[in-house]
Amino acid sequence: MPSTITPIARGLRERKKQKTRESIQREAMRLIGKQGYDQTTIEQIAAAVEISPSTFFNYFPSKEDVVLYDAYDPVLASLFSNRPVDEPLSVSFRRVLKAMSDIFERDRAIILARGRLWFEVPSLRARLWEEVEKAQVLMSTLVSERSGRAADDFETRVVVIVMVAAAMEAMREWLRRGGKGNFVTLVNQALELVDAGARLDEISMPPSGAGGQSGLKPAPPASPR
Amino acid sequence: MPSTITPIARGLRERKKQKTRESIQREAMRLIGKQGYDQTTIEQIAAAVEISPSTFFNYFPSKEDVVLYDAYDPVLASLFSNRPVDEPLSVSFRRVLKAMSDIFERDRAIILARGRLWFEVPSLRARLWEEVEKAQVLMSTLVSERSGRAADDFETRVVVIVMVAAAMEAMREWLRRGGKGNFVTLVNQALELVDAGARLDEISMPPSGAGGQSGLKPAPPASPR
DNA sequence: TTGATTATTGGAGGAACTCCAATTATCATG
DNA sequence: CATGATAATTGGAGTTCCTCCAATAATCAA
Repeated sequence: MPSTITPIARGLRERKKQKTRESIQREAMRLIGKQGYDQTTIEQIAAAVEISPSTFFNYFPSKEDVVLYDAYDPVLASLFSNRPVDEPLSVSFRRVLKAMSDIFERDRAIILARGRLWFEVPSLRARLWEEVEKAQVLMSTLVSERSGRAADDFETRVVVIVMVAAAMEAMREWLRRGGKGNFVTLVNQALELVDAGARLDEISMPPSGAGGQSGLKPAPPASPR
Repeated sequence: MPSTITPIARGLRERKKQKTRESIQREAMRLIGKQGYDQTTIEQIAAAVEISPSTFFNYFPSKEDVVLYDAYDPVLASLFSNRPVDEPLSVSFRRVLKAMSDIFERDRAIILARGRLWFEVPSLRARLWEEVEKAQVLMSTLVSERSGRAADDFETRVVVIVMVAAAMEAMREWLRRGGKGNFVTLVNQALELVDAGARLDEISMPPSGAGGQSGLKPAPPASPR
């Protein structure tokens, strides 16, 4: 993990903590990459970092968090929250996407490795959806700030979860393709589908279907993998 | 759990197993309802059913499964799969919804109790999303059977996950309202939003915006559901 | 330097599992 | 109904994640 975005560490204490945290994550990922998630115990990780297992839990509340923890999260969140309230959300969204694009470019290898784990290890995939829900809450709040609707408005929640789920599926696709394509492109593709209105019949009818060309993109008869 | 849909049990052995399984679930739910999920140990459940903890794991692979296990699942799945391939999926879908409606009506109290747990206990909520993914796979398969697209086609997966996520949010809303409203109505409401195209800007702009008075849907010109 | 925070550590223990071998119950046959 | 095959139940030993706590050690602010 080559020096992620580190908040300026004040004092020796803070700096040491930061270092330890990074060491734990690095060693954990190394061991997990070599042995697999389930086969790697906290004892092993602690041994590799030369700390006690107790200390491990001072830094990460659970084994899952070591893989899940993201230095980007707070950055993205603040990036989001700091946009003016009168800016259309789709614009704010595009900016965040752009930022993510850069990050994905820069740390591609790391993100790939972690992402694979996220989707392959059941307990991690489960935790992933918790993150999805956090994103839902965050975005719903943003929406409610601009729309005047209640923060827990049903329609708002539906629209937001739908978009986040689409983005997550894009992430999954990106990983499937070995991180080779452009992540943002995939997200946009997914979001366009959502924007156009996801309809079961349209996507399940063979292209020969009676309807006009209205539906999905009439174009790709076979997905251009 | 008043006699869910039981496959005809042949032989004493099968009948006994069925009974034990139901007892475990019933006692588990009773204890959990009284003490909470985390506070209820497998030892306690086993004691209440008068079996050994080992036997518990013969019936349910984990504590979560006791709460999660659903006798409805296979019914719905087969209901889905047995529809003719040339029937529009939206029609098949409506039938399944209708079936669920009846079930929700009949077993309202039980479903409410379980549903609350699902969304309140973190580990269960995580498992819920696993079920969502199963639903996604099932539906994607159905779609691919009719569309000729690959079963793991990206666009298919996006459209499907989006719909399932919307339905899940409807479930959540139903629970929030104490199971008082009509579940199917909520699902339809969510799916209409998706059908019309979920757009961030539309839902986040105050009603004063240029559009009609509803802010949200200016009436979908598309898709004859 | 010193007193106050804060971090590290080991130990005890709980709970969810897994694995296995011994026992017990059911079943299908002759 | 006796009997051997099959399947279910059980207890015990063990692993791992994780919690709680009290003792110790490091850092900080003065």
